[in-house]
Amino acid sequence: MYREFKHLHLPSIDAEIRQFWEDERIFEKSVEQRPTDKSYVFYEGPPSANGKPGIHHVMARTVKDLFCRYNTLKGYRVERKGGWDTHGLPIELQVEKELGITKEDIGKKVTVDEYNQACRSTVMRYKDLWDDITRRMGYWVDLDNPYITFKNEYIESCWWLLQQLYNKKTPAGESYLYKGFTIQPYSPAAGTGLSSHELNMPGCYKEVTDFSTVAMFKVRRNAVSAPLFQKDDEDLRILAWTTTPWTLPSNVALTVGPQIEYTKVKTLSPYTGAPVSVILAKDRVSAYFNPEDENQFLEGYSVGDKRLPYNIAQKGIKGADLAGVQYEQLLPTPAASTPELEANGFRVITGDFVTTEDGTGVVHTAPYFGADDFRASKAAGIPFIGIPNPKNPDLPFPLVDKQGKFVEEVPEFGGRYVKAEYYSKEVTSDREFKPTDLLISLRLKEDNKAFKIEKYKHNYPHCWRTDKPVLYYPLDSWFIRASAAKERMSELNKTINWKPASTGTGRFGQWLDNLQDWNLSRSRYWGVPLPIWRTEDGEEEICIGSVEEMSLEIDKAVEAGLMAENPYKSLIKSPEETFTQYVFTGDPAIWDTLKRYGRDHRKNPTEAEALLWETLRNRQVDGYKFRRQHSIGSFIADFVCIAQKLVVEVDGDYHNAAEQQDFDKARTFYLNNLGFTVIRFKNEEVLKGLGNVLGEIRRVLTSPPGPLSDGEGVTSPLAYTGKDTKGEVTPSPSERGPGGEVPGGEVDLHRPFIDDVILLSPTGRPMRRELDLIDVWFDSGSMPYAQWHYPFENQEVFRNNFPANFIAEGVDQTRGWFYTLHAIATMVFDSVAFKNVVSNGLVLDKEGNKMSKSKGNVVDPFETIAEFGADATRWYMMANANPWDNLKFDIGGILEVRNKLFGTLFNTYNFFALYANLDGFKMDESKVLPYDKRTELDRWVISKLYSLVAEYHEAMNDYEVTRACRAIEEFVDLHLSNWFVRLSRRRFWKGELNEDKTAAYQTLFECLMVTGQLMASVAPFFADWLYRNLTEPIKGAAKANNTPLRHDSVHLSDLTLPDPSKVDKDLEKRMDYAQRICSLALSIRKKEKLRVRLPLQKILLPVLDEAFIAEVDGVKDLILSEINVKQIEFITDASGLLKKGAKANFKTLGAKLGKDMKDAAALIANFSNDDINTLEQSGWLKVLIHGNEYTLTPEDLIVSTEDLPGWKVASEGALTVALDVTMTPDLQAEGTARDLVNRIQNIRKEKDFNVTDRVTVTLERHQAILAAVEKFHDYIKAEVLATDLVLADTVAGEKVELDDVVSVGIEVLIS
RNA sequence: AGGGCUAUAGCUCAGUUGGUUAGAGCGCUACACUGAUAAUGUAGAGGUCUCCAGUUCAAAUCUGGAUAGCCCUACCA
Repeated sequence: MYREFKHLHLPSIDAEIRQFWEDERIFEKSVEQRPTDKSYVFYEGPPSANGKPGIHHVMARTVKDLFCRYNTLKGYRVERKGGWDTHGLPIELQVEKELGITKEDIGKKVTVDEYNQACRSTVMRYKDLWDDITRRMGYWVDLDNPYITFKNEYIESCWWLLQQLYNKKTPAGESYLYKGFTIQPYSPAAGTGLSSHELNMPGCYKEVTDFSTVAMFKVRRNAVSAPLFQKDDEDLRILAWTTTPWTLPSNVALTVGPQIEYTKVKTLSPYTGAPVSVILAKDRVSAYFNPEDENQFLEGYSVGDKRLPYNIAQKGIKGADLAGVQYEQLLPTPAASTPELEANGFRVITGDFVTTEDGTGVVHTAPYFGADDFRASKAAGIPFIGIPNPKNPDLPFPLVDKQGKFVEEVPEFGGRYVKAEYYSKEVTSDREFKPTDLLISLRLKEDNKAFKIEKYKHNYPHCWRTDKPVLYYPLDSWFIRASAAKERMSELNKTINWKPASTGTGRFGQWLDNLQDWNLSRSRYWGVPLPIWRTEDGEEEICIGSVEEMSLEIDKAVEAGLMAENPYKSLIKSPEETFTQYVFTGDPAIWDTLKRYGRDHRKNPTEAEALLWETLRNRQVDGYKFRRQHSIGSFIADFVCIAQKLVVEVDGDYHNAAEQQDFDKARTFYLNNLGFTVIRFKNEEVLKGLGNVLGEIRRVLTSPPGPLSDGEGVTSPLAYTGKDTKGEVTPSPSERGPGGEVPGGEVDLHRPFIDDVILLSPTGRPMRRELDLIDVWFDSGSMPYAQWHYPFENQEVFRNNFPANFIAEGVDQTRGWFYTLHAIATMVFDSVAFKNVVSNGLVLDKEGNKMSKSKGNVVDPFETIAEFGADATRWYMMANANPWDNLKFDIGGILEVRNKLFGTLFNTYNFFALYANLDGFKMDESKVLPYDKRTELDRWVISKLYSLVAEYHEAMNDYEVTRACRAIEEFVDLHLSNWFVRLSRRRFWKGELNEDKTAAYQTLFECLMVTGQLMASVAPFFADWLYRNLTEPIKGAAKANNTPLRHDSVHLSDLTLPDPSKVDKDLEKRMDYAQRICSLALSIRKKEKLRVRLPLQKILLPVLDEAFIAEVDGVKDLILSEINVKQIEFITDASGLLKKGAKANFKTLGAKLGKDMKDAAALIANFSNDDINTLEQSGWLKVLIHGNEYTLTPEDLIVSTEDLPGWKVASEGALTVALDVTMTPDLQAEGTARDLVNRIQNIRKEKDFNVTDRVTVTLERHQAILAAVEKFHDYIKAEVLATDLVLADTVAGEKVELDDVVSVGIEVLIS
């Protein structure tokens, strides 16, 4: 029997199938059964488990999941190693929030160690939620053996990569990993640099009011500047605006836009009244001068006047002309003065970033305090200004120290904080207090160097921790010389298939073209430490590439007395140890907790446990060693014998609870996967029958070992296998000696432990680690290698899994993960990291707004999936818009998908099941009717199905899932349900199971089967449910005969491939005629108010071409029954009935006629029947347009039948249908008979009779139905399954409306 | 500031190498059909294809520009 269902409830299907998958390990099997040498490589971009999963994750993971599933079905082995991104700022923030500390407290209120531990336990905060959503949404990924970026192995791989970069040299001999210097946001109050991420946190940019100053830079007269002077002693100044006057002492250049036009203006100094000429951008003159004051007498001005008289002295000075002009230093700091600076500094340079939007069009340039300034100065060869640095003369110390104070050497302002906010409240609340910016401005004013001082409101970034303004400040950083690999990256990028392509060429490609070096440094605690040690003077350094290398170096350091001992010795593990650690300890994040629980429990054993332990301890049972409360993976087992892989559990009463039993089941499953045998005893069994219990344990101990020690390796294909998993298993880490408390113990590669390592330089000096961590993006970009601990292990595995065939992530990762993957792969392996990439868009709310907690428009994925099922949600997300377009998430859309696609398919299946069960039909793979034995309709739908298969594969191979989904939708709705099933209904419920009926079943079965397969990637639950329902009744036979339907799950099956032999395009065309003819005929009926039940005599079809008659004849019966007409008559031109019309075929004529096209179209539209016939018969026709003669051929016209005079006509394109609406008594009677059948059927339905119930029908003897009953007595009986049909004068049943006027009594009883 | 994506019916989206009447589904209205019923059919209403300019016999489609929304990167004297 096929299963039948009342209603479609997708969440129930989810639950049922999910359970099935878990019980039967379908995911694992789907991977394992595919050959290892035919792999399709997927990389999981790891989520961070410290945030909760959102609906957009469902979207992103659906994309990932479905292409993996698709390729699995195609026969590839698609291993999907999960991963967790565990480092980074969000985690630090979370931890600080929870510990109630700020960064300054690290190392004070809490130790770095404690902090580090807190990070460890926080990263997996929501792992359960993530695991849950993963299961619920049907995302298949291996979560048992994920890569975790904080693991020592992972870090070690990162180090190796860094060392590769360090050792790699550009042709110029420069290392790819180098220490450099950039201007970065820096918080003096917090004493740390900030990332752009931190600056973009909400509330960081604040509206503040600062003192802005337009300073006057006095031009030195020399060869370059001479053309600007009118008089030798002219006081000529360049105006430059700044909102940070504190940077003025550090000014070394003025930047102008090379194309910007500047103007020299003669005016008076507003603060002294002295005559002065100033240069500023022409477009900015109006900002400082009022046109009404132009050419006023300069003498009429007195200091303090609002209006400043001026006149334009010189126009059209190009910025480029100003380049090289030298000026006097504005605020000299004698201690910072150098000959070099005097020679090359204090001049005008050009920069493209200069605008005339505000200020004067001249940018005051202080290279240490602005990124643009820094770049422009460097490019122009301007020396930096600062207190001389004996070690590096090119990089003097800035005039502002790291606390944000002017250094003492700065005259007048030395020791002052540059920003008022850095002073304490007590200081600033003093009425005499003046901010440094103001003091500097006042100094300029006094010295006749200020043109304008005013308050200025603008957005300025603030430190999110201290809430105080940020400075842009020069900081040391480690960089990856990505710019050196720019060309190669671009080249390789061109080989990547981007979806959408524009992201690859545009967003990503152009970004590569302008690539800057990658700033790796982060001054933080929780991340991968930079493995570089340096002597204090930086002259000697070492970049460590492995733990082993470090350990050897440490040994040297220990010998030299720099370190007391080598704490990392224990980290160098044999492969067996590595294996043990991974397989037995599972997730380090919960390791500590487990250990503690275990210890606690050991102290408080239950009575039964204590009893059993007395007999198991000290190798009493055949010499086997048992451990108590031992952690395995994420569980604690009561008793474990590791040598024999035996777990013994002693269960209390609470294990009887259903919930607990489920949990126990899962746990057993997990342990089995790790190769353990699990046996359980109840407390009473131990207490009352210890002998039996021991006997059982003994039996299992001595029976053949589990699959793991069988030499097969770990049963999960994705498990971490190390180099050599055979042989004896070494003790788990909890049993290891002191110093080996890894993972999660005191020794790991994170700070602060790593900072204690001091290495010995070649010349015998101590080297300390560069304190920076690396950018977390390096972590994730390293995942192709680090997930396998390459190159230290798994070299073979890595080779088979690099590069990826496919990755997918949000488009916001373009310059994140996509870039770092690409950059590292290019620089270290000269390869792409991925061949195909889908970058999915955002999930917005219904209105197109970004989802955010504050707006309250966040969609909870758990709720959505619980309500509508995972499949409808997934399908909606894939079918509604391309994944790379933003999705406006609307529940209504899911509803639509559910009803339209899943509802329809569900109904279709249910329909199949209902009748197949009634008929006792079972699909028999050995007795499939050949297609040529089936009806036209069957062959048609099969043809459509295989056209769909072809289209589907084409779309999916091109990663166009939306196209694939829509094609399926169309097939299911339009072709399968609304044509095939509708027209086949009678075949299913009439008569015995004959060949035609079998053909109908088999055809429908095949359609459902294949459609389910095609859907399986996007809608994995429903598809499996469908497949299992369809195959369940014959599963046994299929397995026995090894036929295609033998698989337990659709996800284990082989995807149906395109088969051109099953596609019959001619047939599809014929059926297309049938559908269109029916549609036209029905539209006439509608217009003429002729209900479909009323039969009509005939339709007329004008013949379109020679093949037309034969084509339509093939589908004639379908048409006739669908539109309830008795016959089809074809008419040709010869009949003389047709009135034709013609339209120009623009495509062919356009090229020929050009400008005359329009007139020709008009001419052709007016062609008579004769014109058209002439053309059609002779094959050509000459026309004259504007004196040009053209020869028309039949292809140039689109001919259609316009009318059949005297008939009711409808037409669409070239196809025309005419309907004979003449009514005869016979037709009338037949119509009435059909009405009666309908009414009786309705009554059957109302009364809830079974489909097969036989009935007796009594009809009221009414004039209107007599003819019908007489003529169609048997027909009515047969249709309604009546044993008797009688007429009576009075009928007990209700009056039933037959039409507007007539009602008759009808009674239907089960006979 | 730079780069990218998007813009077509009330909504969600199609729209091939430019070709005449710009489509589908949902929603709305009316009618019909129904032993698949959380369905279905037919018909109707609903469009300045964001705007401007250009190329062309012909532009939703190609080119240039503008506008709006969003994303990424950078962040300014």
